[in-house]
Amino acid sequence: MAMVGERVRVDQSFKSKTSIVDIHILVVDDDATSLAIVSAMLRTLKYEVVTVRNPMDALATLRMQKFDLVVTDLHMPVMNGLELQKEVEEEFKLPVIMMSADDDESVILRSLECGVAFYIVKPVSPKDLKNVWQYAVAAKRGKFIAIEEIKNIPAESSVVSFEDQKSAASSVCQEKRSKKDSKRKGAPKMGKEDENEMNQGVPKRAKLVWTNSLHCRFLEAINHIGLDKAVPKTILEIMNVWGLTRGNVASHLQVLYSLN
DNA sequence: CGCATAATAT
DNA sequence: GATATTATGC
Repeated sequence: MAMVGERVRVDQSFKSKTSIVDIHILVVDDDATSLAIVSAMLRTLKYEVVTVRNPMDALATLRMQKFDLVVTDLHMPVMNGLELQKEVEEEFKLPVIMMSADDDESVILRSLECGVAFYIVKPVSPKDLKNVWQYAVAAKRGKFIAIEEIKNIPAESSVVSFEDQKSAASSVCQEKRSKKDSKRKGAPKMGKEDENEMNQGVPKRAKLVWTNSLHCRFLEAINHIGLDKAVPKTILEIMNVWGLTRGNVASHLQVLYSLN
């Protein structure tokens, strides 16, 4: 017996001090323990959290109250997380983050391809959840563009931008931006900025940032060509991202291997 | 020489 | 800690 949408803890009095921006998250998990743990973590991270124990209640709750993000378990009776995701996308256009103890890469890949924003392997750690707000704001403004900081670039070049996941392979000239995107990532804590360096001669190339969508594309490329033939050059070709270099891919591939 | 991978460096 | 750069070997 699950109540639909248990109390909403609103603490409007003081927010935005420590909180990112009052992001409302719906957590759905049939396992009460897991539900409690995850929701507690999220609340600690200053998110506004509502919990439900099955996908149907989730949909009902979503209809009653506005949310920014759904975090759901994958394995659930009657309707699993992926089916829920489908519904959520259709009806609410909200990003869905999947949680599961299943760390099988093919399962992860499949989820990602189904439109899941992010996949977290249980047990969930606070670190996994810390930055989930990004998905919410990304969805709010349509597409998310991840960029790099430029230190000192005279002409064009060197900025690697990336469109969102499911956009196709065509390379550069896709214009679709509309709002003014701030260059800096709106990270919770940012310290001082602006540092001048004596810099003459050749501008340094900006460091590539492996955004989630870029990483997903990376994974999909590997999946597409098979792990055995997944070498930097091939991956690079399949990914087909402007400005991305073989060295970038090699470096990233190395970290991927290191955490196995 | 081009490339992949391992080992460092930033 | 993430990404770049260099070193080594094929």
